[in-house]
Amino acid sequence: MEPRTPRRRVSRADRERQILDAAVAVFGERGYQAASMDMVAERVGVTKPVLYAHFGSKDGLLLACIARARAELLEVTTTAAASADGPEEMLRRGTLAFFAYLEQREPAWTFLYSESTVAGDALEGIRAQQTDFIAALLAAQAPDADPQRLTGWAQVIVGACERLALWRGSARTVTSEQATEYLMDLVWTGLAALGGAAAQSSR
Amino acid sequence: MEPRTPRRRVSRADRERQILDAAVAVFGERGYQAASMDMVAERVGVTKPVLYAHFGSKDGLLLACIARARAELLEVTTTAAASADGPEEMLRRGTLAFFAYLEQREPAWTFLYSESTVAGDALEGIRAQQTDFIAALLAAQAPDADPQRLTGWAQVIVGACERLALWRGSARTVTSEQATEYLMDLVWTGLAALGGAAAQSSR
DNA sequence: GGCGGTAACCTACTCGTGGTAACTTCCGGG
DNA sequence: CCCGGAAGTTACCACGAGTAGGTTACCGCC
Repeated sequence: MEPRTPRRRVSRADRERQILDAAVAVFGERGYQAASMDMVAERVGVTKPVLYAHFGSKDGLLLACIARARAELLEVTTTAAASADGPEEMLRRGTLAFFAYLEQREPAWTFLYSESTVAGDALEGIRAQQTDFIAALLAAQAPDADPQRLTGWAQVIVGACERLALWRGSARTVTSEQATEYLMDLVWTGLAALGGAAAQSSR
Repeated sequence: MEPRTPRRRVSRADRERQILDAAVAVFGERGYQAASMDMVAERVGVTKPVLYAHFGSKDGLLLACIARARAELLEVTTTAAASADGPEEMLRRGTLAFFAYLEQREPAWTFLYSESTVAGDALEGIRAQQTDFIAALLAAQAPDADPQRLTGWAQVIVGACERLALWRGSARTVTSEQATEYLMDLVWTGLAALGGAAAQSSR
């Protein structure tokens, strides 16, 4: 009768690493919702209760994945920023490190930010609507910028608005007017400087 | 024997409105995941299969909710923008209308952007980490800005980065360097103009 | 080398929830 | 008056999260 693999046992720390790696892979491929605990277990070569012994719940497993990523991200960005000496260069290098990190971890971490749920897809539609609208506005402001740059700027604005709206939800002392002001501070001041005095037009 | 309510029947269009309203309320209170179809059905005063007859699936129901909101949002922002005559004022009024709309629809729509899943909470932790870091950088750039404004600017940058990263995931022709550049175009140029020549310091 | 004891592991379940099949009842038009 | 069909319901299935309790490999100790 089948000399079936004699069920190797593994130390706790090693198993946790294995499970985390498998979870990141499975969640990245199928999305958190669509992924089942059995899929993760199978990839590790173990059964479901083992996962629960280590992480308590499906949510706990996701949380552990995120915690690990969060530590990596902090490490990467602070290191990059520390290599510069002025605030501008620190912001630039930190930002670049952020993009590079996400790119390297592709596609495992995309699902985190894109929330691969149904709502995610639909939200992208709303964002596209806003981005198109704003890109058209910007074209009026800086007519000779290339289209990709225009779209990039529009992405900046849409992302900023979303984040400001969410922030306003928790920090209740911020008014709509103030949020708008903060956005305009950075964005429009920057555009006016870049686009030249053409801004003052509108006859 | 109980003269139980004689089961009023309702036209298709009316029911759809009722269901959509109930769904928005329930999803807003409990979050999409935690909400069950039976909860929505009960709030309408109907049973589950009715929901399926109208919207096909739980996802379909959520999609319909979002579609309605999307239309409202487009209406509100374009109307606001149309009342201005220059691009700057259009951007300002459109943004303001966006914030005001979300505020008015509170708290029903917060769950959409905050994605009230487990990942949502954990992501907020990462964002807080980034926001603190960036706010500290900005303090060096503009030492005499008030703290709330500083935080607001940091929110703008974090939101912009997130969106740019996601955009890069779909538009594969955008490099990390370009994304960083687009962000710096708007943000740092704006900061330099606002903060005065203090930017050029660094000993 | 043998022998507990503990911790890793598995089998076999429960329960809640998305989704569906098939029957019942109300209502408007001929 | 009555009949066709749309609106609703009850009663079910499938599947995945989570768990109770038995089983087995490894480690230390004699």
